[in-house]
Amino acid sequence: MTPAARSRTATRSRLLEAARLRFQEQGFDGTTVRDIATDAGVDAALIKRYFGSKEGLFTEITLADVSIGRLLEGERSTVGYRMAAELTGKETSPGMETVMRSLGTPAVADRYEAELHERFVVPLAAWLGGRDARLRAGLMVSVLNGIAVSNAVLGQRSLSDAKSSAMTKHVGAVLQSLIDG
Amino acid sequence: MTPAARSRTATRSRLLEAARLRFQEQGFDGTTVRDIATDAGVDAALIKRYFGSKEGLFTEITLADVSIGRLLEGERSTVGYRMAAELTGKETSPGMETVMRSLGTPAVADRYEAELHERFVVPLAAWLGGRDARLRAGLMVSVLNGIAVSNAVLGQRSLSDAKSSAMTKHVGAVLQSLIDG
DNA sequence: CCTTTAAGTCAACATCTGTTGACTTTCAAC
DNA sequence: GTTGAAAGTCAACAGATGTTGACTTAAAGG
Repeated sequence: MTPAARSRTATRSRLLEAARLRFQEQGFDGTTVRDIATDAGVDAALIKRYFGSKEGLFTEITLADVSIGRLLEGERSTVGYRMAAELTGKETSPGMETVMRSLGTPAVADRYEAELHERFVVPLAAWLGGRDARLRAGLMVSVLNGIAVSNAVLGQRSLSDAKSSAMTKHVGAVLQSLIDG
Repeated sequence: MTPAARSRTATRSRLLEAARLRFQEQGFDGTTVRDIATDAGVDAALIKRYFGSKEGLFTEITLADVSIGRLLEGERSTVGYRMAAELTGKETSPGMETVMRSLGTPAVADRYEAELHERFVVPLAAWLGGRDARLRAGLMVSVLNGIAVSNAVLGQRSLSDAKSSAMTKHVGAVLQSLIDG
């Protein structure tokens, strides 16, 4: 039957969830494997066994599963607003906030830079076309990163206590103006 | 006369300069006092003597000397562009990039949040007026933070290799659209 | 019930880090 | 020169951290 008490998959999940919360609040360097293990109710040695290392665990959490493709379908004049709705809805992609808290770790920053460039900036610039396409795509990404910084670090003030609808409206307008050039 | 070889002020300056570079590239946690001292050609113990602690040194470097007031003078319809010109000119405020690399350190993030809110968001929102003034001010700050992230972390790609004039034009347009509401 | 295999624990390691206080060198003033 | 204060060095501490391998516990299969 299913081993309830000592389940490999269940323990792995609890470690992942604990790590998600810790990394998101304290970044990679600020989080210790003992913190995570204690939160999950197990020993820190299991992190090495299940994920290879602390860095392996972090990588598994922040692995980008975002694809730009789906967002670019449909009416071009409303893409900016739909991107804004996607981003400001619910939680603002906890993975991005986690990365923002870990930019001091060169390995994290380098990987994020590469993924962002390859999977976001380049295809977006190609889709944009026109003048300064690469620059406009880079600025759109910068806007999203800036909002992630605000959400992750600057806490609940300024942005978080704003109505979601107003947030979507203004962010959408900014993105759309960069799309239209 | 002036003690040339063993000068307190000269050594202090060299420590500050070395720390600036290290903190900007590796963040607060990623930088050790031994790194800084070696770069400056002195012993790490002097950091404690001259700055009290590693954190004291960091604080002295990233102390915000930006004031929003001067930027808001003059023609309202061109404020966004002037802000963009100020930000994209020369280096993009190394202090901001340094902070972006150190957001994982709660003390740094908290201080930055407080300073940004008090010295930037609040006065800017008051100056803006109109609908969603606080939200629009927060978004303007987010845009600036996002660009700092790109410059600090994402390296030379996307933004850095763009012409300064084009950069100013597009960032200015974004900021101005948030000003106009 | 006994055995085997996986899950989990434990203590210790090797390293790194900020800080500290005692010691040494420099150099200007007398 | 001698002296005395300032500038700088040095070794060591005290704590934290990721990792490792040996040991222990649990549970399924026969």
